Amino acid sequence: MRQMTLPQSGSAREINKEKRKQRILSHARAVIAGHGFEALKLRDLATRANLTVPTIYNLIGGKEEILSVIIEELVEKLLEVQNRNSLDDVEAAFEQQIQDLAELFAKDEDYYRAAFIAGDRSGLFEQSSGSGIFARSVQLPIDACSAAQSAGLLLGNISAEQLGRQIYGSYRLARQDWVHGYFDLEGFRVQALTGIFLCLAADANPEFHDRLINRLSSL
Amino acid sequence: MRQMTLPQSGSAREINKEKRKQRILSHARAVIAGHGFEALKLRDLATRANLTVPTIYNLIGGKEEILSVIIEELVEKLLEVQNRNSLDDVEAAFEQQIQDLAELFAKDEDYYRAAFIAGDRSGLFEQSSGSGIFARSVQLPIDACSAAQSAGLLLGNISAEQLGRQIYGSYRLARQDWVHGYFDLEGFRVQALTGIFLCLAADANPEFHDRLINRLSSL
DNA sequence: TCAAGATTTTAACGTCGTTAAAAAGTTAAA
DNA sequence: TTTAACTTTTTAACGACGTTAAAATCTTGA
Repeated sequence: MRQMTLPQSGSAREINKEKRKQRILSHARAVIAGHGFEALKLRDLATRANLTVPTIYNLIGGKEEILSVIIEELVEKLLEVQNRNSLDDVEAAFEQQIQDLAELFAKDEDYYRAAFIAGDRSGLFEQSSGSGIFARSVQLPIDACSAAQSAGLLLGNISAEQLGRQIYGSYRLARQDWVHGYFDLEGFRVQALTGIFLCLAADANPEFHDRLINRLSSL
Repeated sequence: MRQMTLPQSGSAREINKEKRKQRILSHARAVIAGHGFEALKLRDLATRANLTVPTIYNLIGGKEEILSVIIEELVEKLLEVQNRNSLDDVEAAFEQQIQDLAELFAKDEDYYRAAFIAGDRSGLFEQSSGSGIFARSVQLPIDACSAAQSAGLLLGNISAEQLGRQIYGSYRLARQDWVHGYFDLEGFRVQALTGIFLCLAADANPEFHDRLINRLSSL
């Protein structure tokens, strides 16, 4: 009996494999971004990436697996932006978070639109999803609202939970409308901030309320 | 040469035709509601409705046409509820509209979920859609906000347009989350009203603001 | 009754995702 | 270098899908 030859992680074979994987995924992202997930045909993909369909199955998998890979990349990048957030300046935190996301999306707009469409399809963002991305994401604005209450910016007549959930909803809606092509990334920014500022204004102290109104009319 | 025999509108043939049409659509609605649009197979549908696939094409059309019919029915019913709205009591108008919609959806929850999914798929609710349903729908809360400004309920520091759009957004998001099964119709009502009351509170006069806060904490 | 028209069905086409199995390529010990 | 074991790619097919031409059947009205 001969020794088993396990694939070396740095071998030329593995590197080439990864290259072809990325070539497949790159084309997949472009097609989904441009024409939707149902426009992604494995035979097309194989042709574009200069290989055959079963090779795609070998390297990545079927349509659902291709989707999974794209989604995983998305979640990774989203969590990275999320964790970058700090509560040093409560007032600016909300705006900064939207700004960060808009900048992230701007890096490769087609890719992110595609990934969100894919994520929606697979139920990634469902509120009871196993990934827990919803729960983790909604907690951010809730915590920020709590901090704003402690800082006296918000009066506390509306619970941080209620306010935070609604703020996260504003972001979700703006994102969805951008993903569906209703407006561009600047529209996303304006729409998300409009919703956030409106929510905050509902329970803001007078001075903060004034600042929010000013920001709102300048959007 | 014989006379052309145009189909009589009240003939037995036409009545039977309509019956089969409805049988097909009924099964289609049930399948889409239960398992999504992509789970709708024409061969299944033909079997369930006791006829063959080309007959479906003859009576209604392909998948896209079946979708169109379901969507048309939806738009019809939505516009009906919308037009029922009056601005007699500005304060109650927002809540009444949500209540009306929730009651409409409750009549046949599966059907309406299915129809909204179908509508989303076909871009019916796109903001630049030819049906103009978006433009017509968003105008309702904008007008209501204008009326509330005239009545002195809203201070006018935020434009009726900005406020109205955001209020419509709250409804859209709540509806979407209900359609996707994140919560039931009561959840839809609570979520939509939360968003609406929060938006209004951002520009409400002190007494109105108090009432809104009370309603919010009771949701 | 019967011809013209309406309707349904038979039977196929092309495309899709997927996969078994053969072919080709790669690796490392002998 | 040769060769056997293993990996990877490709050939070739399967079944399911939406769709449609054309044949078969049914309905209508003179």
